[in-house]
Amino acid sequence: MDPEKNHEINIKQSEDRFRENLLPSLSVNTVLFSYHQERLNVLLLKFGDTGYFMLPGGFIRRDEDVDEAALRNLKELTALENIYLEQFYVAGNAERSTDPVVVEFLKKQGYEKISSWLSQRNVSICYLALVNEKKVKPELNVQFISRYLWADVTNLPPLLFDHTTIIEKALSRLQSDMDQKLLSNNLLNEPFTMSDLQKLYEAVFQKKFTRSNFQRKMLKRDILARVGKKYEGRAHKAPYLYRFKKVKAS
Amino acid sequence: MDPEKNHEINIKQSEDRFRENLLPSLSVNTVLFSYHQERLNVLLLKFGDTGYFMLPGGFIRRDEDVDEAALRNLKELTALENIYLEQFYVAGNAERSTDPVVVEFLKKQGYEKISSWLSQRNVSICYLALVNEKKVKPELNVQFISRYLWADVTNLPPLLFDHTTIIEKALSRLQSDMDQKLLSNNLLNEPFTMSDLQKLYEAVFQKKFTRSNFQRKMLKRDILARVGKKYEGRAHKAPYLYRFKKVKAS
DNA sequence: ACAAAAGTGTTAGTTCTACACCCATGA
DNA sequence: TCATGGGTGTAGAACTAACACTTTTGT
Repeated sequence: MDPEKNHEINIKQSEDRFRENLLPSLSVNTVLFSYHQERLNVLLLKFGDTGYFMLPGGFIRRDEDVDEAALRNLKELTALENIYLEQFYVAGNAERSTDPVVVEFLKKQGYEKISSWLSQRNVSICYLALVNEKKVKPELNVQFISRYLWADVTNLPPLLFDHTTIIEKALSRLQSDMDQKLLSNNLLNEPFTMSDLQKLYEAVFQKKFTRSNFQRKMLKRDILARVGKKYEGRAHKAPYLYRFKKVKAS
Repeated sequence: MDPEKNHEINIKQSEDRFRENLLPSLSVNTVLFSYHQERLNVLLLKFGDTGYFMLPGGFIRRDEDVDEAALRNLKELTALENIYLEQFYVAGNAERSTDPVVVEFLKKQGYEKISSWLSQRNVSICYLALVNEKKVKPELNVQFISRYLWADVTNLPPLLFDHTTIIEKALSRLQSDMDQKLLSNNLLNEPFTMSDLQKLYEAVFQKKFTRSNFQRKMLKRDILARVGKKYEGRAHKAPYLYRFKKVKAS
């Protein structure tokens, strides 16, 4: 990259920030969970060539709800809409806004101003969302972001700021959510088998469930509809295929 | 009150706000629960002579954690320390910062500037705390606050902004907390009887529990220590007195 | 000895857990 | 007809909820 050009871009972004009337000191971060090849993943963005990653995030406009800002941010980033979003945590530590890796990286490249700007005190309101990895095309037109990664939650790369903590909190919230109110919508391709659903739960809870009891528990919830059987040409009983029943808006 | 003097105070407060380096657009609000005479109460502050009340709240310094700000705020307001505090909600609607009652009141009194200042976009991070009403001496040296009130949660007066919603969310969080992790520390004077504890639960959950089963459930949790019996001079078996067992910091 | 409230017991119903058993399928 | 994975059944444990019984207390 051309440093001068980048600098200009940054100045422009900084100006945009005020022109667009964004709330200062505040941002949203979203932990985007996906489920792929029997693993629970989160979307991360790579920061320059540092080897460190960060969560996607954005700012809040002065005239929009914080929830709206999270939805808009998600849409801008992934083009997805009507996604389940939940506010689960506020990252508000005074020290969280500065990360030596970021400071060092920007200093090396001659971006002192950007560095101090990026290190301003920032409180982040954190959301979690469940998405289908295949339907997501992350937007990478963001300064210093070199690529994206769907990272296995059990094996996260080094993360900037307090993003590791945020992901841990997101996971424990996801677990209690799946246990009680919400479903695995958006994480599984319909139709799916009971075995598929169980593997998803095992990835989320990071433990095994007893097959027969898991099945009974799920069926008793009255959220699954059988829509046929799956003949894979394998030498065993064909499993039922399921969809999630339409849930009335609550 | 002398309007001119109040105006000066406000200007001063406004300046203080910047001098003290407070985060803009952000505040904390605390829902202070107490339990008194078999009722669950919340601390409210009366706004002028409007007949409307509001939750106590404050701002966040640039160099302090959001959690610290909530603790400091609580201490400044009630002189209480080492209180269980939990962040349970972010009030982030764009429209929430303006309340016609507040605007009207200030306009009538000739405080247009204050009105617009108070109506600036504000996102509030909401905490709940459990306190002993008798140990709390609310600080009333705050502009426009005429008095305070411990209001029964089942019978709230009219509240400003979205504070009614915030209290509802706080209550449902308190319920799930008492159900699972935390105890009734700070809400009951030790020692207490099982009947006292049950009445507290009934005030919080707003429903009756079966006496014998409630007792068994509580005893099974292994959180209560018997410390004697209570002889009240009444013609029945003296109930055991309990304290909460010391819990190891987690 | 009585009433009142506290403490404990009992019973039936439900839910959980592990595991056994049968069923459908393609080789 | 066999191995494999899927679906259902079942016995025992654990937990609930309602209510009965016993104990303690001051009158």
